[in-house]
Amino acid sequence: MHTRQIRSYRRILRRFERVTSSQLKSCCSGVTLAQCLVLLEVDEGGRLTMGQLATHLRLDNSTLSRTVDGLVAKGLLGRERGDSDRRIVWIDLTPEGATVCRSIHEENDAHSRRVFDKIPASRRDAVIRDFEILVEAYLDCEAEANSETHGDPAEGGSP
Amino acid sequence: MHTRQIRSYRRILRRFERVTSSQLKSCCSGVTLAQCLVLLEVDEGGRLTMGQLATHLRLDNSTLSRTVDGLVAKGLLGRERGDSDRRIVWIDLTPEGATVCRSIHEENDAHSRRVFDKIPASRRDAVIRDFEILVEAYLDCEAEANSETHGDPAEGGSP
DNA sequence: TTACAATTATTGTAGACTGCAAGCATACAA
DNA sequence: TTGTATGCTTGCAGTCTACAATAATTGTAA
Repeated sequence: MHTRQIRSYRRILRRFERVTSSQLKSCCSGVTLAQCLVLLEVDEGGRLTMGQLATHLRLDNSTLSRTVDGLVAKGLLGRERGDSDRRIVWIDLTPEGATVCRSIHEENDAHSRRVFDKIPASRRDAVIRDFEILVEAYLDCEAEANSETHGDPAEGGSP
Repeated sequence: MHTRQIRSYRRILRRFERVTSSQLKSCCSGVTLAQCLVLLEVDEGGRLTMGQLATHLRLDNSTLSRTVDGLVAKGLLGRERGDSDRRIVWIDLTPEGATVCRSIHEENDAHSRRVFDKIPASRRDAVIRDFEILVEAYLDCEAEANSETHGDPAEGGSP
């Protein structure tokens, strides 16, 4: 691949990061962006341990612990000590948390919809598919790097 | 567009943000990420005023001012008071700054190259092209929103 | 069973990044 | 000349982050 093409891609990437981060921050239904991402992850993954959640979000356990503090204080997440293994803490959405999640989804769906309105209908599927290919490539690349460094099985296994 | 498709896109987007931010932070040649982005913007845009730079990077003037402080302290950027208008401050790369930029580009080019190695050669052009279409859609969308709010001419004009 | 190591999560600490509001110097207009 | 607008910097406060140290629990081996 030509360096010129790589550079062009990276320039586009920087613009993308800027524009999407502006957007994300404005669609969080009253919680902060970090909190919003935690909520969505729990919404997507269901009941999770702190460790799993931290792995998914690529956050240090300590960072996540404090973010979860905030969400528990707001009544949006529940913390529950593990039953068989009492070191573990299970996290799940409260009904209020689920409501906030719905609202976050609505805001962001609406915004993304407006974005895709700017793309000719005939190309939308391809744009999404190619975007997914790009993300998978990043993940493949990273998995490879990890396995070279320390024969790593990626996810932390069952709790 | 179906909500299911929008949701799927947004899920991919969240993964993308996580994986690219991990990567970006690790390829900054000894400066912080925020500093790195300022350097690259100056490298791309040439001699710029603080205001222009802040607009390009979507940062508050005060935030940028402090980030530039750090880069000037490291000898990577030069600050120069405007000649005709002494309120203005021009920013440009020092030779050391240019060297650091080259190094940042090398690190990131190499990483992006490894990513695209994971994509079949025949699809790479399409992936980049569709990614650009997506970014343009975000920018169009935002320009429209701005013009509705306050008949805005986008960029701050010539200094 | 007890002593020691590993795992899971939380707290202490410190630094980076951010924006709003206030301030300062300069330019422009009446 | 006086008042207003502009461009940038400083004061401040809040968020996000990770590393190191700690606490509680579990598993392991003597």
